[in-house]
Amino acid sequence: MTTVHLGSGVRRAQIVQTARKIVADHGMASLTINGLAAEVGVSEGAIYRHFKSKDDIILALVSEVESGLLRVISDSARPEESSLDHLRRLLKRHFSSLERRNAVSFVVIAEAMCFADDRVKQAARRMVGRYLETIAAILKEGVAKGELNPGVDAKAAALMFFGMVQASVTLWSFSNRAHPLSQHGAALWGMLKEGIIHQDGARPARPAGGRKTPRKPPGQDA
Amino acid sequence: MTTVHLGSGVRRAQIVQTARKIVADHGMASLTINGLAAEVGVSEGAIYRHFKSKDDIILALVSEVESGLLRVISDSARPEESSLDHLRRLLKRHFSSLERRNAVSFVVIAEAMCFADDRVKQAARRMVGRYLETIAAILKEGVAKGELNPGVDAKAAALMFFGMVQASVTLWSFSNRAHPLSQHGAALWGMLKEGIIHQDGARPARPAGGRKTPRKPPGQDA
DNA sequence: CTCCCAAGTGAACGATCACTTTCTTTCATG
DNA sequence: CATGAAAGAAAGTGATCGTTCACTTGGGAG
Repeated sequence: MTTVHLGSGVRRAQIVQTARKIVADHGMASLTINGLAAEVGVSEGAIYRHFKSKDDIILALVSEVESGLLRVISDSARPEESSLDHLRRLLKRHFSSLERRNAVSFVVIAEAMCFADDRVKQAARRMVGRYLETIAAILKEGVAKGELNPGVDAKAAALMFFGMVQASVTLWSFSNRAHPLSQHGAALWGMLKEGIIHQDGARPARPAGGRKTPRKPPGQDA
Repeated sequence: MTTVHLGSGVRRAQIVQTARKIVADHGMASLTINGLAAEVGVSEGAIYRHFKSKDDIILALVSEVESGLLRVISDSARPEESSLDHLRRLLKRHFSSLERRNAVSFVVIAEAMCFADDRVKQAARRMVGRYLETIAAILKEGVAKGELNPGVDAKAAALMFFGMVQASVTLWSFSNRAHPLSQHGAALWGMLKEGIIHQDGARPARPAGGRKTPRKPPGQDA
């Protein structure tokens, strides 16, 4: 068979991209060195020229997926746009991006949850952490601009945002991607919006310190 | 080795329970017939006396997990309790139940998302569907009683509830179950509540009855 | 042109998987 | 007590997995 030699960097990227496609289409369990090599068009041994183990490939895949996810999420705000409009626009782009890439990022997150290799688990954890930080930053800016309820817990609100998307992806996957991913997007967004706006009728007039104003006794614990 | 004969029904239940434990502790990928048999204390062949395939075991596991999940979720309302109090109490029980069982239900849901066998996928899909219906029913009742915003989309709100829990479980799993699962429960619940109440100022959204003694503001976050 | 080394081949290895087969033990039932 | 069906043990099937290894190929530098 004719053997084609490619530069190491090129081949590495090609392998990761192919791995991403396989995982997006058939899940992490279907990612095998044999299948990956066949899809790339090289032998199994060639794979190990560029990665020392399968876990290393998965690690690179998580990195790849993370950068793609953050690229969509960290869309910078437009000058005259409110935080709410910013978040809503971002959610819409988020949905369409997930749809296009078969929600591979959330598949990776879901599967990495119970993953053996600790490096993979930590990498996925970092990815989710960065996700939440990015969303939380937008929320904090909205609070600073007086557009959102100053009592809102940005971290929790970001988690709510994440949960919205994750739940949508879950339903979408179970329906074999039949309906549009953004099926309940509008209704979900409406509820989240009420939860983070809710100005209590009063003006934002924040207390001087960074102290949060507890709106209501939570009465909820472990 | 001493061979103990158990009734078929007993052994079946024992196998499923053991499978549940394995999946809860180490994920679906770690569920092997060999390991399962060893944990039960029988040989591999004995497993196949009671299940015709591994997928059948997983199917029974999904059923087991589903009934456990619904038992927690479908807690009937108390007569004088508002829908909101009902939901909040339910969420609290939900969290503690998930904590106790290592969130095995959500692990199963996550892993079944990209599962090969279609029966398993459909079973998990049904489980999520029943989950959402149960929550939506409580919400609809709240709307009927005039306690919730009549404009709320019960299905979407239930999905929001589900997403809340799923996101919490995801973070919890990534932290190796270090912090309490209900870490952000109060803040998340507060936001969801605003999203489903939103009575346009017309109604007393917070009935005076059954209010719990206010605690000190939590101020706890990661 | 020659050398050299990274890139690639292809066959193998050991481990593990789901599942099967054969034989033995148990135990309720007459 | 005899007996047969259910339950289990032990060993084994073939397939597939990740990984390794001895070897070949190709292209760029001196």
